[in-house]
Amino acid sequence: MSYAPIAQVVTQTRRAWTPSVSDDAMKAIGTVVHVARNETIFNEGDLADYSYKVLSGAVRLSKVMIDGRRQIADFALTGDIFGLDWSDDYAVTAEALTEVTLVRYSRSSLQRLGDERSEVRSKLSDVLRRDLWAAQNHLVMLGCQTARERVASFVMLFVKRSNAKNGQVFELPMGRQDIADYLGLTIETVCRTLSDFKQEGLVVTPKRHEIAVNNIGTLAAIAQGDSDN
Amino acid sequence: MSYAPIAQVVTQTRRAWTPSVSDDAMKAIGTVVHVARNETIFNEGDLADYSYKVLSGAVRLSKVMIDGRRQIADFALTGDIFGLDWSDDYAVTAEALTEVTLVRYSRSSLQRLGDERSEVRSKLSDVLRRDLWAAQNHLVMLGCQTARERVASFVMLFVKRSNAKNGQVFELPMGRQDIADYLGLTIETVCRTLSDFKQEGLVVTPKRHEIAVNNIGTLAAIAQGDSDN
DNA sequence: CGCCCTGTTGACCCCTTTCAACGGGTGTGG
DNA sequence: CCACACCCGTTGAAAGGGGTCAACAGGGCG
Repeated sequence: MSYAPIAQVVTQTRRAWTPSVSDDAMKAIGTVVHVARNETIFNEGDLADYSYKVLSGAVRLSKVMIDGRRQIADFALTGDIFGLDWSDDYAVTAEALTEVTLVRYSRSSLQRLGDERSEVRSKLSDVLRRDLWAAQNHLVMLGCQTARERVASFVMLFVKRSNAKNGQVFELPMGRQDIADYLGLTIETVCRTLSDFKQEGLVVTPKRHEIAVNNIGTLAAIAQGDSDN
Repeated sequence: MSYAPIAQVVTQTRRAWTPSVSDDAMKAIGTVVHVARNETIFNEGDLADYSYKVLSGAVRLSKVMIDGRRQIADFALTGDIFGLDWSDDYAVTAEALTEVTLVRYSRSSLQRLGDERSEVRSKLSDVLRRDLWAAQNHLVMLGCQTARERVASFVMLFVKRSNAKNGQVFELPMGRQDIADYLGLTIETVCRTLSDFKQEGLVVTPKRHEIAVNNIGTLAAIAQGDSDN
């Protein structure tokens, strides 16, 4: 049931995304791996031996119920660290949305490094706190917001991550089904809502996996439930 | 907009819930405070100066949208630590569900203690990881489950926390509105679903804030979406 | 003792899901 | 390089689960 990640190990040649003191220390214990699109990096319930950092590409973190219903907990993009939420086993499944390049850290050496260096330690606990913060905001989306508000919030999340401006095209690396599973909606509702936004002139979708927002302020207002929109 | 917690400071007299090495160390830097029912301990957005541990009573951790819609992220019960999810500001609001006794730790001394003692450090990061784990399971409830499954899951959460057996009465310290806001449902739906469970002989509610489950296995099956139930 | 808050139940409605069909882009194999 | 199949995205119509609005009951607190 739990597949070994199909990963190609190479020597590390690329610089980490945000250079900092702890990055140099962590670089020494990391191994660069490539994972092909749609391959599994680890499964929920697997022994959590490694944590990862994304150098390029995008990763989907999800949980699946026994009957197949799926909830996507997060998307890890360039620079993001994932797989820190161990407690022996991984709590989520990690799959490559695109072809992806990762740095892999063994749990034991990461812990050892954390014991030695306080800046690594605080960096790792920052990651955990940020993940918890994101999960709590995600809870608000699922528990309180309408479909229209959720889709607007989702697009806004990636506007911020991409630092995109009005009219600027940016990438949404996941498919519609992934968006639906992140938002607790069906793929049809996501499609319809995006079509509504297009018709209202709020967004354009030049190609699959691409989007631009024409009026970020309006979209943000919709996300917050401003009934004028 | 942000109220100072109305708390009565007393000298610490009670032992921490689960005695361990790190507890002794933490005891030295903690102050016991009492908070009355319905009082705010801290507000989302307040400067995060303190973390807390529950000695007795129950605390509600929630986020509120500008228009008043509320999502409860978690309930902190006896022995639970909360307010660790700082990043300058608190990410959630903490309110006393019942009269509550807390140990309060200042953020700075907690960090200092963490730097000195690895067992404190690992305990605090365990708390963060457990909170993240709980939030991810919560996401599945909100994103994937039906009302019936959510209410069953909710009761099961407290069956496990109380370690209750079939037929054994245990406490649900929160009101119906709190359950609804935790589950992303309305109070009416929670009531109706609980009434269904009562009618099916699955649960009994002797008094307000009390419940007993007659068939924990069946309730767990309902929670997981077993369509036979 | 009485008011008020919390919980409960009923009726109706609406938003989202479900089921279905179709088009177009994409990736693959010849 | 091209052809074809398949997957993904999109749109329509109908159904249903949970929300909304309303009324009422009971218990707790002042």
